[in-house]
Amino acid sequence: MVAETAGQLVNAAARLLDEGGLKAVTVRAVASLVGVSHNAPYRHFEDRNALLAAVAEMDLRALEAAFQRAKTRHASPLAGLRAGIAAFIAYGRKHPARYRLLFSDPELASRGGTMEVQGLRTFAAFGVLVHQCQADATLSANVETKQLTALLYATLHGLVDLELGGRARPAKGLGDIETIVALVLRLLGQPAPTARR
Amino acid sequence: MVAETAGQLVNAAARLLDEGGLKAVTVRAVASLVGVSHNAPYRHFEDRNALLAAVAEMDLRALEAAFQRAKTRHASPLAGLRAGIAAFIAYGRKHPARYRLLFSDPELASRGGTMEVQGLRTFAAFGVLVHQCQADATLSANVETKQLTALLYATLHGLVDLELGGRARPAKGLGDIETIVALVLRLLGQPAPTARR
DNA sequence: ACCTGAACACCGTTCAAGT
DNA sequence: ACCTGAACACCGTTCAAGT
Repeated sequence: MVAETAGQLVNAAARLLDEGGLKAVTVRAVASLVGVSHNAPYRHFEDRNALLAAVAEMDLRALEAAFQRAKTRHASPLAGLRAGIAAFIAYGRKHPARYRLLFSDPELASRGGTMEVQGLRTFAAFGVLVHQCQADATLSANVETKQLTALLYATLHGLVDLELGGRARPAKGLGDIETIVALVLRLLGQPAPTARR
Repeated sequence: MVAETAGQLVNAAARLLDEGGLKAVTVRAVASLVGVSHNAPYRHFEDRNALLAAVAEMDLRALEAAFQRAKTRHASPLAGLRAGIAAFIAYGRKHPARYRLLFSDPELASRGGTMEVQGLRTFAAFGVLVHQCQADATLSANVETKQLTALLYATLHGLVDLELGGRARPAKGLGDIETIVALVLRLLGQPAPTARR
């Protein structure tokens, strides 16, 4: 039970993000939702961005946990990877403003600290899913795991971000991002050819 | 020579985006840069977002032109595609705040209209580069052009967006996005295998 | 047709006190 | 240690006039 003010403020900010997007998260609205004065949050967070970073860190942790569940609760490595990817997409669709906070907000990345560390952990948990598929030969084994993970992560993020931004129009072949995800998994599911010129 | 106020306002907004990011683009700062009163912009644009959309549309047009140049000025289709990709990455790095406006800003997509039309044109110009590579057999020909274009576009956007957001840490294999771009081109440069289970 | 000055409601942040 | 009320500078937007 998170009863302390700090925790309540984070929850209130997350709720406002879901309901009205980033611009709805004013320090004053957060404070009023918790029932404290408009400047009480400054006793717990340095400024508005620090409060947002706390939400992002919480969500990154939840995403890491989802990847870990995907790893253990599925029959095959490929099924696990697909479950992790599905969880990632579902999170973005359910919490668009919060998703953007994690992966795109430029104000939040520079402050480094614990959020950056958690970002690396979450990425690593996704990498485990990729590595298992390589060991299983369902994904090309002669590409470095880290690079293959980076490629999949970036593609996934690009697809989700374009959809959330309203840029994934059907006319672009982006009407259904699951189709493109399936395509990339199919194309990566084979030995890499040697470099061509 | 764009001397009318509307054009000057767009240029001033673009400059402020480059120099101080989205939050530096206040209607008042734009107006003062052009030398008009703080509310004069409302005679030319419905609101702040309409002004930003005008910047985005200008940049989408420039990107379309870059793709078209890449198509004609290079020896091989693959060289053309690579040039288009390089122009895309360079634009994102040079104008990060403006890049985000085109591809991520959720407030701008919903207003539809001319910006959306230009977005489709720009995407189509990129698709031509992909199609030429398929015809040339440097990219897998047995995948629909539209889907292959969507995959490459999304991957490219994901890589650039993560870098601009400061999320492309070397520890994630994302320290050098050109490496991942080269990897995906290599992996796509072969016939697609049939679906696996 | 285009511009200006005044005004409104709102915001992030700070400060001096209060318990 | 935590909270409050008042205050400051700033912002997007609107309105009644001016030329």
